[in-house]
Parts: sequence; structure tokens; C-alpha cells
Amino acid sequence: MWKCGGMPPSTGLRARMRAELTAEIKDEARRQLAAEGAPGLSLRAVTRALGMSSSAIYRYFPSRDDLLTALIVDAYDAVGAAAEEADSACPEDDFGARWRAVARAVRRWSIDNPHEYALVYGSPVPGYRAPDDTVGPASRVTLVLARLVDDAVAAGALRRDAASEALPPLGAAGQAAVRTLVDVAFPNVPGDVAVRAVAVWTQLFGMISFELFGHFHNVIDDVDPVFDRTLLEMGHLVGFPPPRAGSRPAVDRGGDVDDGDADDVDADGRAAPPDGGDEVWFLI
Amino acid sequence: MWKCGGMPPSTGLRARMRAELTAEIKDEARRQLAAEGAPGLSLRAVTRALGMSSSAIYRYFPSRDDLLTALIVDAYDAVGAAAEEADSACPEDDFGARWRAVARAVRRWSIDNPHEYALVYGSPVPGYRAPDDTVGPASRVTLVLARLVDDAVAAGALRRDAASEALPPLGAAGQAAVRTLVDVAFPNVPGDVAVRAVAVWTQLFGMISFELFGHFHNVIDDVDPVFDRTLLEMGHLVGFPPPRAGSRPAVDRGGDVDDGDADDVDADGRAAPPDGGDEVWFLI
DNA sequence: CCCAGAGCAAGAGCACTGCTCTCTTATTGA
DNA sequence: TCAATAAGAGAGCAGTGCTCTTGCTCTGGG
Repeated sequence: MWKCGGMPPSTGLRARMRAELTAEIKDEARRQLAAEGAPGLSLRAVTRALGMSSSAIYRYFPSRDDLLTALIVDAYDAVGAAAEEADSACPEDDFGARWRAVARAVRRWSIDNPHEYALVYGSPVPGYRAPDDTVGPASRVTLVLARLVDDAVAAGALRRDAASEALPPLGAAGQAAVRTLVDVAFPNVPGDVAVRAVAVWTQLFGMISFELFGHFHNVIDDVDPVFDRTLLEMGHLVGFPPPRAGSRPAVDRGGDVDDGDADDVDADGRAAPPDGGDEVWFLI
Repeated sequence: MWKCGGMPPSTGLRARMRAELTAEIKDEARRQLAAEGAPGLSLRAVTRALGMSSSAIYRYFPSRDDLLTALIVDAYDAVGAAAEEADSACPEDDFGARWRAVARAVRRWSIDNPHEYALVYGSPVPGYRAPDDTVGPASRVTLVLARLVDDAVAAGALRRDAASEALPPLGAAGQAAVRTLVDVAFPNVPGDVAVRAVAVWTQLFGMISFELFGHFHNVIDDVDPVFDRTLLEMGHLVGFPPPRAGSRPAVDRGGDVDDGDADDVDADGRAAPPDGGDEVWFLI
């Protein structure tokens, strides 16, 4: 009797079947999510695609929101993993390059998985409580930047003056407002640097959201150079040193040297729904 | 016979009734939108609240998406109006103050109308074409900042060095990428300033989205000082002069001098759904 | 081994949605 | 006055999330 909230031992045949079907449901749901977006995800359609009855899915996910929660957790984990991988592939002491690599990895994952991005960084739906399972994976990607900035401060690699030599010092209210953030994320950085890190972080996601959600339509033709230039500017704002001359070009084309077969993204770099052609998303 | 695409003359009783009912439908829909969010908006519920039959609403809005489009247009107009009003209330030559006032107005409107904000700046829903009616009102708020920056450049009030004296100059690709933006929005500004303006603009909405969508939960306790400090930093990035010492305090509390009864927003400054207590939105 | 209880699948059903018909009534312009 | 047209109401269709009941199968302990 494992009655106090544990999983049954994974040895049984039934348990293995259950885990397998759970994974299949999530896979099919992710497929529908990528194809039609979160509002188009239908439990009945998932069961239909899996050849089971419509009521059987409730043995695995007690409600539609629980399925979405599982997908949200997976999406957070995926961005977090992408960011961590990009970070660890950089020379540890080149903090500016690490920042740019992390930002590019986040954007790349977002462009490759627009519906999952919208799921986690788009509009929430009211009336439900975000379960605690999401906060761990959600902070994973944030901690990458936080550790980055913290390391840079510890290494003395951040310009102390940054952008604010002409600005008044951060007041007591500002210091108090970021106290929690500083405590849990980067204990070594002063308050004004923390505020700048937040600004840079939100700028990154604001720009990705604008790009994915169509707000750059007929405004910016090619986002790539604007994005990379912004990375430079924002990195300069936090105090990262500018890239050494002769380093790798700034343009963001996927992985490393020669990925000519990266045709899962449009030739013009904009994101498009995986199904349609030039159709534009409709704001909900 | 006004058969070539016009409205009937508004003189008839029937036309007035139609306009009135259309407005009533939109009002009730907006009410439901504010109460339950976009996914909870139901045409049948609107007709029920208005005491008409469920099929009658299709005489006024041929589909649910058309109703949402109308609400989107209104929301864009509302932010645009708020931004314009805040801008025109500032001394015309204090470009930094104008920028901060516009940004605060946008944030205020967003906090006061979180669901409408999510409607226009949150996740789009795929499969539909965004009608052209939305692009005009959508660009209204953007043009406020654009005109602001353009005026500042024309007046020579922008620091030319801004943040990029240590950065390489904007390349040809970057110049080309913002050509459309510069042409339609601010013809007087150089390309790198345009990129910085885009960065600042997206940062603003990224931060508002993070605040409204719950990504600052347990991270930043009081957003107000962080937001205002970021306004300073980002204004410095574009090249606005810092605020003159002794000007109005940076904290954002609604209107002007003494509005102690501003209880439509939480005491702690965070946004909450208008209906519930401390419940957190659930990501869709 | 054997069997009670647990897990699981299926089907019917409820309340709800967006949307489309048809039918009737009221208003309009000529 | 009269034909045309707009507006309203109701039934109905296909779809949704979710629950309940009914059987069946696997599991672990006596």
C-alpha cells in the first residue's frame, strides 16, 4: 500500500502501460498544440487520434487544465535546457558572449515552438490557480541569466558605471523592491544592476513576443539584425564588455558552422504557424 | 440606394436602434471580457444578458471573431488615447519626461484593463487573419513614441553617443532592416537610434507583460520602483536627458497630487483579476 | 491458488459552445 | 399601398469538457 501520495512502483506491467499512455497523450497533445495552438487543443481529439474513448483520458489527466499544465512544465523545461546548453557552450569568462548566446537560444527555441512559447509567455487565462509544479521549471531559464550576471559581478567583469553614471542612485524603495530577487537569484550584485538585469530580461521576452505575435508586421522586415543589435545594446546596458573584434558574426542562424538544412524556419526568419502559409495570427 | 458599400443614413429609427444595440452588445461583451477574459467570452451569454435570442446577435456580428475584433480595435484605441493624452500633458521640449509619462500611461491602462491588454498584446490564436481594421488603431500608440523620438532628434535633444560609443556602428543589414520603420515612423532618426527605440518600446511591453502575466510573482515584490527606475535607464539608453533634479517624484500613483481613493488597483500594486481575490491566472 | 478490490476502458448523457437554417414579424423606401 | 428588406425567435447541428454507470482486467495479500 503506497497510499501516502506516491507513485506505484514502476515494476508492474500496468504501471508501465500507464506511463507509456501518459507519454503518448502528452505527445499527441503537443502535436495538436503545435498544429492549432492552445485554444484548439481538444481532449476528445486527442483520444480520437489515439483510438481510445473520450472518457478514458480522464484516468490520466483529470482535466484539460492538468494536461495544459503538463505541457507548460515541459515547455519551461525545454527553454531552460536550451538556455543552459547555449550558456555552457561559451567560454566561461566571456560574459557578453554568454548573454548573447543565451538570448539567441531563447529566441530560437521560441521561433521553433511558437505555440509553446505563447503557452508559457502569452496571455494567461483567468480563474485557475497556477500549480506550484510550474514555478520550478519556470525559474530555470531565469536562473541562467541570473547566474550569468552574478558570475560577472563576482569576476569584476561588469563595468561599474554601466549606464547610470548620469542617473540618480537607486533609492531605498528600489533596493527593497528587488531584495527578494537579489536574495534568491544573484546575491552578489548591487540593486541597480539587478534592476538593469530585469530590464534586459524583460526586453528579451518583449521583443520575442512582438516578433512572434505579429507586432513587427510591416514594421521591421528582417528581425535578425535588429535582434542582434539590441543584444549588443542591452548587454552594454548591464555592463557586459562589447564583443572582441573579429569574433563570430552577430547574425543568428541556428547552430554553429554550417547548417544548410535548417528549413524548419522560414527563409525570412519570421515565425509562421506550422500549418498555414502566409496567414497571420488573430489576436485572442 | 446606397448600395456601394455605405452605411444606411443614420436618420431612420431602425438604423438608430441598430447602432444602439451594437453598442450594447459591445459593452456587455467588454464586461464579460473584463470579468472572465477572452476565452470566457460567450456570444450566448451576451445575448442572454441582453434578453435577446442567441441567434439574433449574428445580425450584428457575423462571428465571435468579429466581436473580438471590435473589442481589439477599441482596446488599441484606448491605449493610444491614454498615451497621447499623457504625452500632450508634458512640456513639449522635455522629451525624457514625455517618454516616462507615456510609458507610465501605457502601464496604467494595462493594469486597469488587464484582459484587454492580454487581448491585444498577449497570445494570438492561430488560424485567423487579423483584419486590416486593427492596424490603424494598433499603430496609434506606437506612433506616440515614434513622434517623440523623432521630435527629440529634430530638436537635437538626444545625446548622439547614447550607449553605443563602445559598440561597432550599425551595419548595412541593420540599416536595411529598419528602413521601413524609419520611413513610416520617424524619418529624421538614424538607424541605430531607431533600433534603440524599438528596444525601449519592446522592453516596456515586455515588462508590463511580465507583471500582468504573473512572471514577477515571488520575484519582485513591488513593481512600481523597478518600473520607474527602468524607465530612467531605458530613457538614458535612447539618449534622453535625465530628469532635472527636483522634478516630480518617480513613483507612479495614478494622477497628480493626492488620489488616496485609487482603490481600483491593489494596495501592493500588482494586478489582480477584477473578480477574484489572490487567485493567480493560469497560463493558457 | 483465488478472490476482493483496485485500475481501466467504454458508452451514455448533461450542459454548454459557435453557428446555420427556417419562419414570422416589423420597418422601410418608392 | 406594397413589395423589399431587415430583424427577431426558435429549432437544430456538430462540437466541447466532464460525470456517471457498467462491465472487464490486472494486482497483491490471505
